[in-house]
Amino acid sequence: MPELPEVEIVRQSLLKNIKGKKINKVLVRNRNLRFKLEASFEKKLKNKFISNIKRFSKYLIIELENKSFCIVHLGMSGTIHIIKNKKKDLPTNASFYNSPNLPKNHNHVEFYFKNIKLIYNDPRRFGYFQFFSDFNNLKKKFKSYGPEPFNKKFNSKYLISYFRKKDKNIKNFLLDQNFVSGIGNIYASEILYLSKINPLLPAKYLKKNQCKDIVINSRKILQNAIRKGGSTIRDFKNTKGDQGNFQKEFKVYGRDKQKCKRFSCSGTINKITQSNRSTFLCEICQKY
DNA sequence: AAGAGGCCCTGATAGC
DNA sequence: TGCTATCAGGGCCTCT
Repeated sequence: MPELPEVEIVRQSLLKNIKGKKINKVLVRNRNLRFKLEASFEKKLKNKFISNIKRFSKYLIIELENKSFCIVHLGMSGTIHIIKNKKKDLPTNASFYNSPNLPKNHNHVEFYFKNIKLIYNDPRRFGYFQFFSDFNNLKKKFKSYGPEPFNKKFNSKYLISYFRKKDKNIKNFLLDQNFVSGIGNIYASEILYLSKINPLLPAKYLKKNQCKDIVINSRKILQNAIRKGGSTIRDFKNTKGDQGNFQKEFKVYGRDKQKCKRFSCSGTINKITQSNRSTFLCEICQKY
């Protein structure tokens, strides 16, 4: 589900709703996530104030008053829902409001604040929570991660030197979190389409201008997706239960056999498979 | 050591 | 209608 933009949308909403608030109660309904919720999970959060909510790559970083951290990864299907007690603030979307309360629909954890209840729901259980006792430990977790596309370290020089003597294709590099952090399967296709680069091309053959295009377009695509509230493909919703809007702007993702949207291109979008994941590209403007 | 592929899970959808 | 197969936004782990 969530790539960097979707996680950022969740972060902004959490910041608005629970920053500075105290967690009064933690109710675990199902400990089974990618990593089992530890026995001390509730205890580590209960009665703590949330001092900040940050994000790195696809991870939410909840900073607690004692300068410890709890990170949240949403995996493929994790969602966070906020339910407010005040009647006038109830979400208008009825199906959303009902769904978290139904049994067996994968509400793993509930967090109670004054007037607010927060629910972590994750059908496929690829998401997880992880604690870090201080900032140094947190830093270690992300040590091997590459820069985010917005980082000035992510520039054409970095790309060229990173690609040297490697045989991997450019699509798989964009998915490689050690190279660049935050890009996932949807935005990788969109970035390469915008850059007119074939996903199968071994990255070491990219020209300097093509590397520049990838840098610029990665930023452009992610920034735009954030501005549009993220992408809703199957089940991504923001914490209010609203859908994002960026999926309406996909140029290639999910458009197999449809016409290329580029003005003056008569090509067709093809779906191919790379490392067991689907890639979409225009047969003409992304010619190898 | 880099890179490919299996696997962890459930649910939605397509095809028969 | 109801079965089975396939696919899904991630990433860890194993094998070569």
